[in-house]
This record gives sequence, structure tokens and C-alpha cells, in this order.
Amino acid sequence: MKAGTPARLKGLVVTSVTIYDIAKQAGVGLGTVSRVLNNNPHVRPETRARVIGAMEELGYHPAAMARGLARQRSDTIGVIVPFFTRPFFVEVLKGIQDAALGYNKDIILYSVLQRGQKNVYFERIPRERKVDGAIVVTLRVHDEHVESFIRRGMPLVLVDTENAGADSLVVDNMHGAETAVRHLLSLGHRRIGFVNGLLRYRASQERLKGYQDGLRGAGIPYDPALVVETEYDRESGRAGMGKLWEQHWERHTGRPPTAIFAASDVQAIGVIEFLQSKGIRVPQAVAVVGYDDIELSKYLGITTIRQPMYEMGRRAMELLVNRLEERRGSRPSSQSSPDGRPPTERIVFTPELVVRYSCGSRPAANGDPISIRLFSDV
Amino acid sequence: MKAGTPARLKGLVVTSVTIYDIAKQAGVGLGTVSRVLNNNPHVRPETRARVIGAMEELGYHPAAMARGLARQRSDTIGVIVPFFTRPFFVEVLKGIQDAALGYNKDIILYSVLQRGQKNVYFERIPRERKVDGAIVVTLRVHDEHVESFIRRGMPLVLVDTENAGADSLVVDNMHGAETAVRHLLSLGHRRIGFVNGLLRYRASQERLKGYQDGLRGAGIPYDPALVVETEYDRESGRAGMGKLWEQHWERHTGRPPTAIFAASDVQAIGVIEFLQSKGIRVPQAVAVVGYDDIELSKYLGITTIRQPMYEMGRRAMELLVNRLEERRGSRPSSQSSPDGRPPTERIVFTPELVVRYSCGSRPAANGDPISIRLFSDV
DNA sequence: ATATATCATGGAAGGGGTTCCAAAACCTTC
DNA sequence: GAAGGTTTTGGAACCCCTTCCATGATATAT
Repeated sequence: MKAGTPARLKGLVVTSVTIYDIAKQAGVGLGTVSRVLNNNPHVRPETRARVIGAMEELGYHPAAMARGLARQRSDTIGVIVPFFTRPFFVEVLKGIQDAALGYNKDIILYSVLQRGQKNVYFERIPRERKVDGAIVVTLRVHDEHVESFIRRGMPLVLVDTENAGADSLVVDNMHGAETAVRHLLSLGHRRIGFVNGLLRYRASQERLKGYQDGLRGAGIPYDPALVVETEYDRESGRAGMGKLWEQHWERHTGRPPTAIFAASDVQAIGVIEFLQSKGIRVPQAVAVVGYDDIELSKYLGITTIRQPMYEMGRRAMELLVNRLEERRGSRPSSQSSPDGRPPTERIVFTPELVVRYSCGSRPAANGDPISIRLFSDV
Repeated sequence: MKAGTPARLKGLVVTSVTIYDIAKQAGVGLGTVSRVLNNNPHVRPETRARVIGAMEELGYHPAAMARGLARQRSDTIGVIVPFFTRPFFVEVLKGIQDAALGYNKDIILYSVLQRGQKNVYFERIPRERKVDGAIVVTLRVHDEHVESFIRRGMPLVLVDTENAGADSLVVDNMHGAETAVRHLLSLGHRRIGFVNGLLRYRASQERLKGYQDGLRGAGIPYDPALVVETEYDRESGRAGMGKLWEQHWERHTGRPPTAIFAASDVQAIGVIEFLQSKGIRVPQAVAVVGYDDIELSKYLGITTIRQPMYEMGRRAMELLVNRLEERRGSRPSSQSSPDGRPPTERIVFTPELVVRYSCGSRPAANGDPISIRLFSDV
């Protein structure tokens, strides 16, 4: 039996229909079947019809792996995300998925649980070439890893994180923070506290900058005593507010703030819990603005800054697919930059203010807040 | 140039290192390299060392697609989920992912947005063989589709859905509902309303049964006037409670219920909103128990029934991997049932009661509920 | 030392597609 | 009807591994 004429004599296991079976059935050569499969125009209509007939009759569908091996392309995209419980990741993923469907790409989810995990993926993925490209969400990517993707011709798109070597989609944190502060200023607040995230995160630095810019715009001097730094979670937000409380309410160090801007909604929730536990009413006595627009915020009526998460996911996939295509298009030459690579794109998204009730700028829906109580589950 | 000696003369594109390069570099044959790769013991230690050395030197990693084609196995699992915004899917997925990592499997996420989508996947996946098996979450699967997976030797595991032809992991809805009702009974409630889901969902039927059983156990006759059926969402829950209100409070048709069991937490939230909008306090005047334990419930202090979502995902992957292995193990014979297939497993999970504050059985954390208000964002 | 069993090794033959070149078939045109 | 151009078609070579058989090398028994 010559090579190129696969055996059909397996055991009881159903051996799948191959291109050879189709060729025989339709009385044509391999090339022709392949051409039909790939919509190559160089096939006579009658022939094409015969081939398609054979494929339907035998219930044929090309084997993804064989195809992938031959054309060196899997039509699968890797998505690397931190363990995706947070709404942010879920939303971004949703956008990615949605777009992927339109491009006929499948996505493999590489989710990172532990610290080391991330680098294992970054090393394995470009080598094993199971995917044609990858989208990284939030995780910081080292230059060497970006390089190893690019060198193998695998495009990389970063969402909510950056690296000069790859395309990235980011949110303008400064602008978001400034918007939040401006909103509070517009409501007449002059003493605005800030429960920020830890400054070792870039996002926190940017949000601080935005906070300062917002104040400066209104001619209000920056007062470090109004700012605390905490982890991005509820408990920490609560504790952070606790610090501000001690300083400004208990010890009367200067006038207490009349508004708090929290760098995330979960922190905002902690802040509100703390305030209310001290009998300080939100928004009547202190207004609160959060950041993220997590689902909970809608339910709790928290005014916040919304990041276009879904949209970012969608665009990321779009960009990735474009890269894949431009790579296939230009074989040897290209209109790219001197180093032989097309220039990198950096798309900045502008977050938007979502006004609800925690800042007191407008009353709740039907005049009165509906009074489901949020209990502390400590 | 003979076949089997791939050309290394591509353009500028980095051509990846192959097994041939390693063989040459280490001065051994292909077979030996492959054996080293697959931990085949029939390799002299020195030889093995040389091969490994060559692999490291050249930065070799086997190409996933080629490997997949050769061994007819991709080490990739398909996960088919309804568009996974709901916490239930996210949690199950998390469990699946977590387990997958341990088995060195990747997962491709097939998420179903539209109605038709589902069947497209069920037809395409077994034909293209990009994955070795699949886990289906919640979606109903037709017999013919189960069949087409099995026929191709691709195991199928169903989570939160059933089909006699495949393994399935389900939750005991009856038990869950009965538990909720028993809890309310134990607190002294005798008139318990039930805001159920639509009866066309199997889950709703089971929960209704559980509700009835619970009452019967306490010798309380079933009163259909206390039961309404609504869609599984917040608005519907609210409307459903509205109906009960009209009937029992407004028109005084019999004593009003002192407790409500809702078939999902989102419905429970709607119920609470409605009650409070009428000035009826929860839990003081009416106790409420939900179902699902979504994240929100923790924040709102809703007593609910928790399904072991993460655990189900984990077990599903475990089961799938076992199936894959037992399939590889027994080539011709097997200790399977007469039709040549191993019997199908059906694993039932028991949901558990999570007691919080919406049923009044215990006070909130520090004695007083913290009064963040939940505003209605209508 | 010889016969025999055991282990290590090389490499052809797949796995199921795509690509590309050369040959065949079909049109035009003079 | 021959020459020249265009399409259509067949199939070898290749994508990169695994599998398995045959061969050579080594160890064990006689």
C-alpha cells in the first residue's frame, strides 16, 4: 500500500471520513477536493457539485488538526486571563468571545491561578503553536515574552496592560478619576477624600494623578491627609475609610470630607458600610463615587465610572484578527517600519460616569429609595 | 530531497525547530527523539541525556498540532456553556479550569449566544475533532447529538442537564427546595408562599415537588393560591410577589403568608423589593429564602440554597478525563455493558442551606443591619 | 564459544489536510 | 487543423509528530 493512500481497516472504532474517501467517491483527485473545501475558484461548477455531493453523502467535515498542521494555522486564539472571577474579566471575555464567533475563531482559555503560572503559559504557548495568537488581559507581560511571540509570527494583543512591543487597549484611568472628582465638585463638594488602591499598581498611580488634576482644575489645593491607599477589596476599603474617619471626624484634624472617591466599587462598598456603621448617611451627609461599575453597583445605586469592558474585548479580537491577516497577506515585503514590523497600536478607551444615587445628585427612582438592607456578613 | 526530510529553507520567517533538527543535533534517529519526548523507557540514559541536551540547546517544544494529528488526540476539551454571564456558569467553569490544569488539558470555550448556535456546535465539534471530549453545561442535548459524540469516541459529560446516553452531574433540586421550606417551617412559619420559576423548566418542577414535600412533612396542606410561577429574573420575581400581595394582602383571600420561598436569588431580590415598597419589613414581617447563592446574596444577607458549582465543574472534568483514559486503555475487549459501552454515570449533588438574615433566624453581624440601601434602578 | 533472550535504535509508514507544479482538457484565433 | 493561451485537474511533497517493525547491540544462559 503506497503512502498517500491511508488504510481504512481499523478495528470497530469508527474511522472518520477523509479527503481520500471524498476523492474516490466523487471520482476526482485530492487537489480538487481540497480546492472545493477552500473555495478555490479553479473548479468547474459540475465538479464542485459532485464533490459537495460526496461530502454530504459521507458526512464529511475536515479534521481540524490535520488542516491546522498543513496550513500552519489553527484558527484558535489563546486568551490569558487572571483567574476570571471578577466581572471585569468576564465582561472582557464576553466581548472577545462574541467577536471570535464572527471571525470563526475558537478560543482557548488559559487562566492564571498562581503567580508562576503566567510565565509557564507565556513560554509554552508560542512554542507549541496550538493557537495563532493571543490576547492577554491585565497581566503584565515581560519584553522577552512579547518577543518570543512576535518572533514566531504570533500576534499578541494586550488588554488593560501594556508593552511597547505589542498592541494594547487601555483605559484612561486619569481621565476616569478626574471625571469622578469633577462630578463631585460640580455638586458643590470641596473636601473630597480618596480611598485609592495600592500605589504599586499603575492604575492607582494614574487615578491619583486624575484626582489631583481634578482638584487643581477647581483651584483646590491637594491635601494628602485626605488620601489613603488600600488593597482593591471591600474590607480594605472599609478599613481605609476607618483611617479617614479617625483623622477627620474623631480627632478633628481639619474639616471632615463631604465626599469620598473610591478607586473601585468594592472599596466604595466598604466605605459606605463604614460610614453607615457610624451613623453617617450616604449620600445625605457624605457622597460616595466608586469605579468599575460592577453589577452590584447597579443594585446598590452606587455612582461610578464605567469602563467599556465588553467593547475592549471585542476590539482586542478585531485587532488580533487584523494582525493575523496582514501577516498572511504580505509574505516578503511590507509597508512596515524599518525593523520589519508594523508599528504597534495603542488604543485608549475613555471611561464614562454613571450617575446613580450614592452621590446624591439625583433622587432614587420613585422618589424613595427602596430599603432592602445590606447586611455585613462578617 | 526525500520525503521525511523537511526542507529548512523558508524565507526570513523563523521556522520552528522540529524533531529532525533534534535528531541530527543529537546524532540519533527520529524514533529515539520521539521516545524521549514520550518518556518511553527504552532509551539508554546517556542517549536520553544527549537528546534532552539538544532539545534545550535548540529551544525545542513539540508542535501541538502535529502531535495531535499523529496520536489522534489534542489534549483539549470543549466546554459548551450558555453565554456565561451568570455566576453559576462562571463558577462551574472555574472548577473545570482548575481541574483541567491538573490533567494538563486545555479548554476551548464554546459559548452559546443564540438559540441555533447550540446545535451548530454539537454538529461541528464531533466532526472536526479539535477536542477530545466535551462538557456541556445546562444546555439540553438531543439524543442524536449525544450519539454522534459517542460514535466518534468522544466522551461527553453533562453538568446541570441530563441525557441517558452520557454521564451527568446534577443537583437535587427537590432536596434543595425541601430544605428551604423545612428551614422556614422550623422557624415557625406555616403559611409559606412560593415564587417559583416557569414550570416548563425541569428545575422548577422539581423545586415545586420539593416545596410540596416539605409542607407535607409538616402536615400542612398544599395551597396553590400561595404559589406563583415567573421567569427567573428580578423583575419577574417582583411581579410575582405583586400577585401574591394582591391576593392575600389586598383582597384578604385567606391569611397572608409570613414567609416566601423564591426559586432563585434574583427572584428573591425582586420579592424583597416589592415587599419593602409596600412597607412590609424583611425579615421582621415576612421572611424570605432564595436559591442559588449568587454573590449578591452574600452582600444583601439573603438566606439561600447553595449549589456546589465549583465542585461540579471539577468533578465533571475528572469524569471526562477518566473516560478518555479508559477508552485508551481497553482497545478491543472491555468489561462494559452488552452494547459495548460502559454504563453511564449520574452523580447527584446535594445543595446546602446558607443561613443569613433575610429569614430572621439570626440577627445580622453586629446586632444591627448596616443600612446601605438598595435602590431600584428602574 | 554459541544459542537465545532482551534492550536500544533507526526509519518507513502513517495521521489528514494544503500547495504547487506539471499534465490534460478546453478555447480561441489564424 | 495547428499553434498558443487558459482553465481545470491529479498527485507528489510537505506540515511534524507517533507507531511499529526490523536490525543491531548487549546481556544471559548453556
